[in-house]
Parts: sequence; C-alpha cells; structure tokens
Amino acid sequence: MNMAIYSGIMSPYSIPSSNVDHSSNQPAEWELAVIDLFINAAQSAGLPKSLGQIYGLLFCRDDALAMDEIIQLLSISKGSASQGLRSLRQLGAVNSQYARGDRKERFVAEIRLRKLVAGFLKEQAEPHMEKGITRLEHLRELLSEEEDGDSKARGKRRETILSSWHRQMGRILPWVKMIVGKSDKLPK
Amino acid sequence: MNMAIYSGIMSPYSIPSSNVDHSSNQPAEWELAVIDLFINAAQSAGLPKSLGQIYGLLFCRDDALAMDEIIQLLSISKGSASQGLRSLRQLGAVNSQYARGDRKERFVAEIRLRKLVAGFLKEQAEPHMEKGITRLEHLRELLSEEEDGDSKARGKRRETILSSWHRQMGRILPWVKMIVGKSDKLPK
DNA sequence: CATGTTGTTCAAGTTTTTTTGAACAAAATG
DNA sequence: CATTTTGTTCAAAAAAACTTGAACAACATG
Repeated sequence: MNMAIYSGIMSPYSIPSSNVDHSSNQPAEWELAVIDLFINAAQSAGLPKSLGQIYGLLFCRDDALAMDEIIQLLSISKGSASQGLRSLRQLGAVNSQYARGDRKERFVAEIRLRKLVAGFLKEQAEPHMEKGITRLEHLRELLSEEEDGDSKARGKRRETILSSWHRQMGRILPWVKMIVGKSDKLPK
Repeated sequence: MNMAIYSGIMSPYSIPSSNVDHSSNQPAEWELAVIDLFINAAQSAGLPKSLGQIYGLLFCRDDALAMDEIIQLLSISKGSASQGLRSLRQLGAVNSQYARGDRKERFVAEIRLRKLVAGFLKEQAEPHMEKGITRLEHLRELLSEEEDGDSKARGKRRETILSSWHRQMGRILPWVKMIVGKSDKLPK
C-alpha cells in the first residue's frame, strides 16, 4: 500500500499540504448524490446495491481507482469490492488498467451507454431467452405425452402463444441496442 | 373456507354434481411447467415469485378463477393471493370479472403481449424515469452550490452525461411498445 | 341487524440475497 | 525463498424480500 505516505514518523492523519492525495479524497457531496443515483438504478435493474455504489464512484472520477481506494472511499468490505468489481467487469461496465511499475489493478467506469446496455442485455436478457427456448421444448414434450383431450388442446394453444411471445421478445433486443447505439457521442 | 363444497349439510352453495368442477382441478403437468416458466420470468423481471405463479395459473386456464380457487390450486396463503392479484391488476396483467349473481371476483390473465409490456413499462420503467428527473435536478442544485474548481467542473461533465443517458433511455420506451405492438395477433 | 362470505392489511415468521472478514492463493520484491 | 502486497473465496452474519395467517373491514343475505 502507500506505505510511504502513511507510515513512519509522520502522524497518520497528516496530509502533505503540497501534494493533494486525490485517491483518498472523500467523495464530494455531488459525488455522493451520483453514487446514490446509481445505487437506485442498480436495484431497479435487479443488481446488488454494491455494484451501483462502486460503479457510481468510478463514474465520478477521472482517474482510475485501485481496489483499496474503493474500499476506503465507500467503506465497504474487501469481499464486496472484489466481487462487485468482478460483476462489473463481466457486465462490461468497468475496465481495468495496469499502470506500469504498479502492482495494483486500477479501475475505470465504462461511460458509453451503448456498451453498458449491450453488456446488460448480453449478461441478463440473453441468458433468459436461452433458458426460454429450453423451457418451451420441455413444454412441448410434456404436451406430446399428454393424452388427447381438452387439456391437451388447451396446452397446445398456450404453447403457441408462448412461442410467439418468445419470438417477439427476441426481436426487441437488437432494436434496443441499435437505438441506444445511435448518437452515442453526446449531442452537444 | 369452502364449507359449502366439502360439508354435506349446507345445500345452498353446493354445486350440482353434473357440473364438472373445473376450477379445483389440480394443475396438469404441462400447466405446472407453464407456471414454473412464469415463476422464472417474474423473478428475472424483478417481480416476486408469487406473481409469476398466479399469472401462470391464470394464463393456462380458459375460465376465470376466483381467489379461493387460486389459493387452493397453488397452495399459497390468502395474503399472498390478495397482494399478488392486486399487483397483477396494477400491472395490467390480470383483469377481473364479476359474474352476475356471484359475489366472488374472478380473474383472467391478460394475454396480449402488447398490454403486458405496456403495463410493465408503465409501472416499472416510467416511475424510474420520473425519479431520474428529480435526481438530476438535485444533482444540479448541489453542483451550483459547489465552489468553483476541478471538482465542480468534473461534476458538470458528469451531469451532462447523465442527462444524455436519461434522454436516450426515454427514447427507447416508445419504441419497445411499438415493436411489441406490431403483430400482436399471432402471426401464422 | 345478526350472520356468513369475500377480500384486505400488517406484524411476525421464513426464505433468499447480500455483505463481511478471515483464511487462502498468487505474484512481485529483495 | 521468506516476506510483503494484492486479490479471491467462502462460511457465517446481516439485511432485504417474501409469505403467512389472524384480525379486521366491507358487504350481501336472510
């Protein structure tokens, strides 16, 4: 860690006045508001709070942050930070860098909405569509085993509806990506 | 509970034997599979399991079901049924009917995907977009109070990005409705 | 208006999800 | 290769979400 800064003779809390320590600046009020905004966004997207928190912090900063800085700034545990960052990376919401001569991995937020949406769809929506196919097949199997009668006929009608829904939902995803993709560069 | 059905003495509410009691038919195997499918769909949309369960059951049936039938068929509590049905109605996923001369409210599933998606967006997505506006305003306020400097400038850049995202997300919703709206009648 | 039926509410119980932190692994350093 | 730094894992604790059921409200019926 930053032994040079915190250990030794210097009192633990003294900050070299000439050298502002960007990384452990406590979040400004507006940053806390942004973090809060992302906490809410995450939760409404069915993602854990800590994901929103971490992403929000990184979103606010210009410089990449290391894990220990994130832990300190957000007062979260090592475990949450590690797992949270892994999920965010998987979602494509965070990218990591290695500064040369530095052992720490540092993280920056992906701020292109297109990428964020694409990652979310790929990780969240697509798996469900996949699972949907399997389930529909299972349903067809069960129906084929059913003895002829009202129930079976009714089941077949339902299977038709579900297939149609599945098809239509599948159509939406590419469109969403496309619409968000447009004007990714901030318009003015 | 269904005293009328199960106890012999009270005749007024007994059901004529010639009339098959559709409503308390235990779900067929394929129906259980459909219910399970909706349980999963609900959970992946961030809705409670019981919503999926109830909707799934109604989706399978041609005839409207009363609350006590739902409770019996799914083995859930009165409370869950009542609250679940309320949420489903609010989402526009279920409609209720009153048969003449019957005190019970009976429920049927809305199966037009267009309506389902519209209801979901209206109840889930739109509120978040609204809240987003408020939060962005709050952020602007905080920033206007901030003293000039790097932090404020950075905050303003972030505010610009968030506004742009908000605008773009707002654009998606109508499109989704439109795309799903098309070919609502099952193609083929 | 007493009674039985239907539906709602909400505190308490249950289940599920998320977070924590200590133990462990990996990798750089001297 | 012993030590220090960095990062992961996972069992247990904490928190959040969901379900239950008993008490209550509303209302029709006789």
